Amino acid sequence: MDLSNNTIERITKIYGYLDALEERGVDFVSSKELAEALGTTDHTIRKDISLLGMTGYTRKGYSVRFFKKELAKKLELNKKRKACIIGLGRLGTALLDYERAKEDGFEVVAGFDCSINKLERIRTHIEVFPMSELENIIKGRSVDLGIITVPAKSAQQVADQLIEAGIKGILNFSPAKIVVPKNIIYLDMDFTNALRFVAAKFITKQ
Amino acid sequence: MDLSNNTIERITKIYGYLDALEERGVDFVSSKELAEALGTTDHTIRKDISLLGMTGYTRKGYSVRFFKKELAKKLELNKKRKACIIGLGRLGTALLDYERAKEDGFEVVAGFDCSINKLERIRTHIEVFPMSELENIIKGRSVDLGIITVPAKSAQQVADQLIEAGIKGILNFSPAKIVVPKNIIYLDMDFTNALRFVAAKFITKQ
DNA sequence: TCTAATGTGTGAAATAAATCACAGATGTAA
DNA sequence: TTACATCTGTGATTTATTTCACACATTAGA
Ligand SMILES: NC(=O)c1ccc[n+]([C@@H]2O[C@H](COP(=O)([O-])OP(=O)(O)OC[C@H]3O[C@@H](n4cnc5c(N)ncnc54)[C@H](O)[C@@H]3O)[C@@H](O)[C@H]2O)c1
Ligand SMILES: NC(=O)c1ccc[n+]([C@@H]2O[C@H](COP(=O)([O-])OP(=O)(O)OC[C@H]3O[C@@H](n4cnc5c(N)ncnc54)[C@H](O)[C@@H]3O)[C@@H](O)[C@H]2O)c1
Repeated sequence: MDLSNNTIERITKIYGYLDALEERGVDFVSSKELAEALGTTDHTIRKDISLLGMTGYTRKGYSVRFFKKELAKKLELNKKRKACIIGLGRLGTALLDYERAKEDGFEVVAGFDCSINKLERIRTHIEVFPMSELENIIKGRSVDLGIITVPAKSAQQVADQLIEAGIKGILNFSPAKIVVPKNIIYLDMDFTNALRFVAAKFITKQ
Repeated sequence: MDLSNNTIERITKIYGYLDALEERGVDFVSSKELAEALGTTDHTIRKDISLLGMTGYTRKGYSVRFFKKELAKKLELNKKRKACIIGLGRLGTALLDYERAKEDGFEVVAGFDCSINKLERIRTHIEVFPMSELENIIKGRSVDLGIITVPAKSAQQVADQLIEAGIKGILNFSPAKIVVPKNIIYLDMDFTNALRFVAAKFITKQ
């Protein structure tokens, strides 16, 4: 498959929406409704779905149950990959205990911090380790994803350690701009950049 | 100005990178270095900058100090707009105390929660209020941005309340897909969607 | 004061993405 | 059972974005 990032992003959002619909007991959904929920057009949605090789029912739309199951299979969301979190401060610990993540393709299996003090005081049901264990744990437990929640000045260093340990993907919550090799999947979750983005939108839109 | 979302996003990232460079005492930066930091090409960077009507110096690149100042002026990052946070759970309280946000166009001036119990126990230097005060505060203090950190099932309702109160932009951290009028600036910060996105990337890339 | 090296600036070309348009298909209501 | 309304599926078209290519500085070094 070679889908554009935009398509992948919309598809994963559709999955989330289907999830909510299923919970509400809805059977069918139209491209128009999906489009409205995602803030795009029905054409785009149908095109995306068509690109995935999936089909709906004329005059009814898409079967929520079937569509969701099919998507989960295609995106391999059932296959629980493993994730770890580095930096157990305010943000890191919030993410550590965020149960919801389990339903979306990854399970957090370990936390790391450089401060032994922090490690001792932390209360969580997920195992936490000092940084010296990083490589052991990642290699030993086949951890695929590293979630970085350390201060900006340590972010690149932590990323390098993760890559060295054989990580395949990185989610970076720090405001630092991290450089990674092209074969590493990288996603910038920078909150401060989101604020600037909104600020810029304010002046271009209004 | 009518810049594409992609351009705006890159520009705001460039701003963040310039910030880091300034701190390190770097004077000039080339489009190539910026491109590497953002994971794009130097052509794209130069085009973006050219679109903004800004120029660099031949064979030297762009003056970090000047470029950053100019960008801040163009994006009005100096003009501190006001933001509020709705839902003071784990995530909400972490964001409430996140000082860094002040440097990026918004200042958090209020927190809201429906649980009086939570409001009483919370320890923060930012004022917190019950939901009944939402409209008063937003209107009275000219709050522009609402940051939603309530559970998914309440997210749409909170968004509606914010819009009713006259908010201009919304940042939604819940996994719910929220529908807002087109004149509201809306950004989806859904962490679970990011996980699914990465999961999808794993199978398309590897 | 040359010369080579390096990095910008920007129309033009190429590529990618979104939108359109309309032919099916099928449920619904009379 | 007929006519109509509605929603999908997808080539074709349009629009947007990225990439290219190269002229044009300017600096550094010989
Ligand atoms: N707090 C927020 O609301 C918020 C929001 C968005 C982004 N962020 C960003 O997320 C990151 C963490 O924020 P926070 O508020 O949780 O910070 P924090 O200071 O509370 O936590 C940082 C943690 O990282 C650990 N750490 C520091 N250097 C390390 C290293 N080299 N290796 C391993 N662990 C290390 C520290 O011991 C600490 O526990 C920061 O980059 C911040 O900018 C925070
Ligand atoms: N915890 C995380 O790491 C994390 C990460 C990403 C996203 N999220 C999402 O962010 C949101 C908050 O997560 P959390 O872990 O902080 O949850 P939480 O349960 O700790 O906090 C939710 C808060 O919202 C308040 N609330 C509920 N309904 C409300 C309403 N109608 N009006 C005002 N306040 C209301 C509750 O009193 C509570 O204080 C959720 O949607 C969650 O899915 C959480």
